[in-house]
Amino acid sequence: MALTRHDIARSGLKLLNEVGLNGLTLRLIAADLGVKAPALYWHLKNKQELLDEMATQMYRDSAADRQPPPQLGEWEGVAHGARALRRMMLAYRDGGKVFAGTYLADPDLVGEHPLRRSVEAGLDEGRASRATFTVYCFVIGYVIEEQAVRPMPGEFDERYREAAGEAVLGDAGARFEDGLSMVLSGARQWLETE
Amino acid sequence: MALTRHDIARSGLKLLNEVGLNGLTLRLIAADLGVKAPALYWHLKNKQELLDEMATQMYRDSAADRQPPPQLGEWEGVAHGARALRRMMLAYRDGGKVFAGTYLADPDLVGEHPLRRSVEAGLDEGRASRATFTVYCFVIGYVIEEQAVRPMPGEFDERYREAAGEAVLGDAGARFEDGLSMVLSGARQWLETE
DNA sequence: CCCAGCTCCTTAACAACGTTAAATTGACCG
DNA sequence: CGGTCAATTTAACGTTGTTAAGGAGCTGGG
Repeated sequence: MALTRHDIARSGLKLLNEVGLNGLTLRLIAADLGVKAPALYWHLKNKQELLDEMATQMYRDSAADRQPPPQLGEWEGVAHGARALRRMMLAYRDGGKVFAGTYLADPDLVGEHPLRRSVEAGLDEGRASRATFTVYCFVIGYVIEEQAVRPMPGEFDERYREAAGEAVLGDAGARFEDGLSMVLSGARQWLETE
Repeated sequence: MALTRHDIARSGLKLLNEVGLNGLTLRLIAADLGVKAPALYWHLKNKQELLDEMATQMYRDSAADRQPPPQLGEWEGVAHGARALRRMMLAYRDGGKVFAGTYLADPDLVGEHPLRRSVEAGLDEGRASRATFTVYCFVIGYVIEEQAVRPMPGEFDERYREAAGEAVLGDAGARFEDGLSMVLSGARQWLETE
């Protein structure tokens, strides 16, 4: 059965957690897929395209988690999306670095817009996207800094996570919530004032 | 005259603008300094230490630019520091990526305790640092995204041209100011409300 | 039935990379 | 003059991303 760039990206993401971004090599991925390294070049132009595909796959996989419960208000939806974005990156070692600044290979994914209802109701679209982009930048920056301190995702033994990891994780999570509420209220007010 | 890690970092920053982060090799830096690559290992433990040194040097060089005019209010000082931080990273190709991983070396980055006066007047220090950290995260995230589209002023990643619209290609400076004012007002209000 | 062509992968190889070990220079000091 | 020590070179190792060339295996046409 033939390989797909989908498979390659998924293998890359799996191995990312085991060896980190620096240890992630094409030969390692190829071996994981039972294939030799040059075979990957039939499906990908180069390693950067692999990383882009991985980022896209990350984002695609988190689509369900990012989807806000429909009863939520729009800004609660933005908050929901921001938390989901952080979870997505934290799920992979160096997930922030992999995701930040990569070209999303799937155009459908770029079109998501949490303030769509307001835009349809007359809110200026450029201003709306600038507000959500600001939230997005904060999340990216926060997670990159967070993972610079704690590179490994929270995939330890469950007992260990509940006990010792709770202090660190809980603290980072609380600090994220603080920052998020600052950015959200700032963005909302900026949108409301002409 | 013997080399210093100072010299090495400065050469690395100079070459960064010419070849980018991917093209920055120890042999290239060594050649620029009139020396062979292993000589660098007398001064640095490995390449990561070089990158840390480069980030530190960047930050050191921008200290004067970051210093706020003394007549400025504290929050205007925070804004001043945020703009200086962005300028600092934009001054180098891939400057955001180089600088982003290195936060922990310098805990107080968005200006030197820009809220110090308020803290001395009784403001909770933890809350103050969380507010400035939020601003810092936004700047980091924004510049990384900005440089992903525009590695150097005047250059574009062509893939973004058709995929993303005006939102990405518009005036990056104006959009930064919009985001910054959102984050600043949000952080300020978050600090003022108990 | 067989050959042509396409897809997908292998084998072999390349230059370049980060890094280490060992030998070498050059300067200062007794 | 000889020795010590900092600073650098020479040589090399294993690994990396990447390319070129070729081969297996299917598919459809004559």
